[in-house]
Amino acid sequence: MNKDQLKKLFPTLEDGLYDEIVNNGVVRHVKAGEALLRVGQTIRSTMLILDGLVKLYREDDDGKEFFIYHLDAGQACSLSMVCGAKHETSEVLAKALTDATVLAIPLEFMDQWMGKYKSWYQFVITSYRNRFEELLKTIDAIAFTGMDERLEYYLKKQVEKTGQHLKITHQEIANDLNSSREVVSRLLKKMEAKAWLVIHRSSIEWLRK
Amino acid sequence: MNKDQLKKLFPTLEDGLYDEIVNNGVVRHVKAGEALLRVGQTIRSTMLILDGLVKLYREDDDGKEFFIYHLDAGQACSLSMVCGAKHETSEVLAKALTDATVLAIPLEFMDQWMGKYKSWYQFVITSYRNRFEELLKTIDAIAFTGMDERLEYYLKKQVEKTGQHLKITHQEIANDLNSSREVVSRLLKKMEAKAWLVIHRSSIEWLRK
DNA sequence: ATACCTGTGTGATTAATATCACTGTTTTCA
DNA sequence: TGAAAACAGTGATATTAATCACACAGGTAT
Repeated sequence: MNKDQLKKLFPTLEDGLYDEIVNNGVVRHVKAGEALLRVGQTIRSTMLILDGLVKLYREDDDGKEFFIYHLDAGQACSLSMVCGAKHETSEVLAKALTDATVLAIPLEFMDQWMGKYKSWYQFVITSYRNRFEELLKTIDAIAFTGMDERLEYYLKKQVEKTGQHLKITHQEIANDLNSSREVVSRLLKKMEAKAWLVIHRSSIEWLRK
Repeated sequence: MNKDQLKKLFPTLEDGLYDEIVNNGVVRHVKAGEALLRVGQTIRSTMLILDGLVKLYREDDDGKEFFIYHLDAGQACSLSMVCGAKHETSEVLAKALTDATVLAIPLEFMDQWMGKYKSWYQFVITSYRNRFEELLKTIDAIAFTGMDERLEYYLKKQVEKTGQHLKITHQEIANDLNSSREVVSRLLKKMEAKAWLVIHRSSIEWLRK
């Protein structure tokens, strides 16, 4: 992890801050499918995503996982940035979708940097705000629309992050949406009929804008 | 608005900050039912709730209002605190449930205070985090549970904020939950049968813990 | 008191989604 | 290569919630 890479990924930060990050961050590699952070786990450090794609989930009591949003390289896990000094635990499950590299920065630096680097708190604040807005959009989707629109919204988000060729099964989609495979299959079929996409085995090709 | 009142409502802030707030905040009175902030409205100031109870809603395209959470006296509208310098607009509708008093602080102070007062950014951060967690709980309710549990969760939140005797109609509840009056009526009836509550005209008496 | 408005109760119907039961097809791997 | 596992399609049924169509009760205004 060097300063230049960091600068490219997080262009809004200040010079001295890059040095501090490099000096105090610990690089961690996570394999695709592995969890970076589990529900209930104590948060000891803030995580910056250096590489890869991370999916965030909300879990219910039976362990069902409901997808809430993605984190890209250049983003941070908002929740991990605002944990006060106390031992806060995670409310969400973060899973690497692809192999990923994250930089873990011990929480004690958060307070320091907040006061010291204007660019840091701006980063934290905008980061938080963006996640907040994604949550609101997620709420819109489940509160106001049916499975058909939710599926469409979901697919668009995936396409945005991973490209038009989605390597995903109907079952996985159903899990993310807390629906069932059959329902997803049928809805996909309808979308295929409308030429929005093409269904392949274990993958979907998105055609629409 | 004087320093002592402020101290009581926002006990975690610093001395110099109270003075700044008193000097720069503008008190605004809002009647019950009025909107403090509409969707799309440009945010020019951060709002601290001094008195009363505020309900936050998400709106869909047809103007349907979905309740997301309450703001009490002593809390702040998180979204209004993190608007950068740009002209950000509101993503939510904030409505006074009771007559309310809010303190509006022009946005330009946010940046200053963030750097200057540690207690301020801690206030902002914890405030944000708390709202975030409420959103997550709201998502749980709609993603994982049916109307019956959602209604129960909703009523409990109202009771927490306004006491056991809820002055609310079935229609209003249905609007908040984006459901319909008939459904709410029927579910309430079932809860009454289980002795969780008593239904009166235009009000509900909550009996359970 | 009469009419009217608001709030509530209830059956019937419809729509959306979940679940069940089973088939077939592709991929994996022993 | 053959069997098992993973993935997908589909009809039937069940469940949940929304909608429709009323009836009725309790306040309010004239």
